[in-house]
Amino acid sequence: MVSFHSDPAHVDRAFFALSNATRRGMTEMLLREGEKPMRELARPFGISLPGAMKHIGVLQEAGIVSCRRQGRENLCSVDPGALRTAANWFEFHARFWSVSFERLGKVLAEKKEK
Amino acid sequence: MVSFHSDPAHVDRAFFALSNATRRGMTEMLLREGEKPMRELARPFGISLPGAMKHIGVLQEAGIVSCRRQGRENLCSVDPGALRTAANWFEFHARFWSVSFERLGKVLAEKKEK
DNA sequence: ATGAAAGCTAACCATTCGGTTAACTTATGA
DNA sequence: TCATAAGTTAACCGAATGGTTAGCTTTCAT
Repeated sequence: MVSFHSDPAHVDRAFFALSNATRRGMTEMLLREGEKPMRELARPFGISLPGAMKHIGVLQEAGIVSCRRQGRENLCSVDPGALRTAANWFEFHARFWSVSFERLGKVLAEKKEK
Repeated sequence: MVSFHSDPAHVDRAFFALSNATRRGMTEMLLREGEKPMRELARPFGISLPGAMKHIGVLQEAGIVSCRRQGRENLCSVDPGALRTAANWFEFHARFWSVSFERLGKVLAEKKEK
């Protein structure tokens, strides 16, 4: 949504969530292999279950992951809606940085003239 | 560089640097208005000079900003090379997330068949 | 020559991070 | 039914964050 681009706290959370290799790894795993229970998210990263839960909590607060309880398992997956949002977000910023790059060239050229 | 995409620690640093609204604000300011001395980066955010220096330090370690000393001023700017890298990085990830989104659709469809 | 401006460094502080272990609840399956 | 597996919660720990103030050096301008 539009608020995703403009709400700084949300952007903070999204960037922060992805600033950790374990969390990026979990996200990529869920993307690759679909829904996974907690313990399977913990195992490949060699961390305890509570450790994994904290990471998933951060990804949830960033709106990247959502979970549903099934029996004694808690199945986590990348939220399809949030993923679409993330894709849009990256596209937006790719454009932003490219445009800024062009502009930076001009700013430097102007400086040189002075 | 290729290493930018694959070195997890570098990706960590880049995401982390951008996970703070003040640092994003400083980066955007430097993009908009070009080179600025430290104190002018501190003022609009209502923080002390040492506070601004820490933020700029984080942006430097992420390869986003570089500084040069001129007289008693320390002029900061977005590194043109790093900016190009950042643009590439965002483009790469926009593609990654989009592709992952397609794949997620397929994974869910397969699950439904079973 | 000297006082003020810009920056740097160090020290401090409260809070958050990333991880753990221990103890508890709930669901499963033999 | 009852041991065990999955998850949760709470408490703890060391390190990093994001900010500050105080004091130092360097540079500029009068």
